Amino acid sequence: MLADTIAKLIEEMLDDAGGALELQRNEMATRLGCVPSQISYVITSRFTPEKGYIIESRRGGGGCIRIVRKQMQSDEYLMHFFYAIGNAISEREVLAYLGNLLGNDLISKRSYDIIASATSNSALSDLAPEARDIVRAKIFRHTILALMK
Amino acid sequence: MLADTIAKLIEEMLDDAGGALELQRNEMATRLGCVPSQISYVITSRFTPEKGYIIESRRGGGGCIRIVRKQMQSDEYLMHFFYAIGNAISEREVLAYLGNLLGNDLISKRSYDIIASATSNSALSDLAPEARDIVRAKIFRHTILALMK
DNA sequence: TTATTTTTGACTTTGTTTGACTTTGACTTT
DNA sequence: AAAGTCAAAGTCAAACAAAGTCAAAAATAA
Repeated sequence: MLADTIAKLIEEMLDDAGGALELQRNEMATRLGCVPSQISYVITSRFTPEKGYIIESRRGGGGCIRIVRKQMQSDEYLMHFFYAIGNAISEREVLAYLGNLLGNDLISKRSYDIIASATSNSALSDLAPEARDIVRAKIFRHTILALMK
Repeated sequence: MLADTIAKLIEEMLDDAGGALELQRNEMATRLGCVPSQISYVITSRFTPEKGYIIESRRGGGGCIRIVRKQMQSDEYLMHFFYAIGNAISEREVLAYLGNLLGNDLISKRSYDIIASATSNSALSDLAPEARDIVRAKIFRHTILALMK
């Protein structure tokens, strides 16, 4: 379906551009071989504020449409954690962080369980204790990035 | 009976597709020479949630009906995976397993993202490549246990 | 026979595609 | 400056393409 194709394309472009992008409606329409209002349709139907997008536009010569993916409110909070973690962390500390996130409704119990198990001593038992905390920190940081997707 | 024929066909299609499939009501109806609402009838009467099926649909151009069979008790299925993993696994293989779980609605996209990031090469980059697959397998197995909680 | 299940089709709702027409802004000409 | 021109994006409604609903009729089961 055309609309889906366009939506997917825009998502990809947003990914590439790091969450904010400007596109030209007519240019994009001719590139995709569709009518320009189709682009408008996709944007108004799929990239709504409720879904976390901000749309602005300028008409006239050189006009364009600006699409910004509003990072969830919690992203900042998560980013804060991300930096706080450091390059080594114990199992206990991870659980404390996770408890905080869970308590603030930033993650579900299920996410909590998954991350806790992935970073548990038991999961990392093949590693020497010192290596463990380093690898754990890296895994934890990666999962936090995943939470921000 | 028509309804039984259709139900059997859908079951077969589910088998072929590994438990999840999308069909187009009109297309299927004309193929079988019946009225489209007959398809609806079969789905609502036979592919109910109580019997372990999840139904979603989209109307409009390019619309379709999605049928997912929650096969086995999901824990059983997960346990099967758990044993299949072995004691070393590549990033690619993990993603394949996760894709399967996601496609069968046994995990959410979020869980997928978390586990994928926790087991990514990037998260385990401190480890030597050989050690990596071993640790990854252990982490993955632990997260699967967490999913069963 | 009565109750239940199946079959059918008319009608509704939702989502997509297209094109004609409008508005806006930048630039150029008077 | 004012007016005109052109290149955008915006709007809207009609046509189309699905799936959903519902109730009546038909078939089957009890």
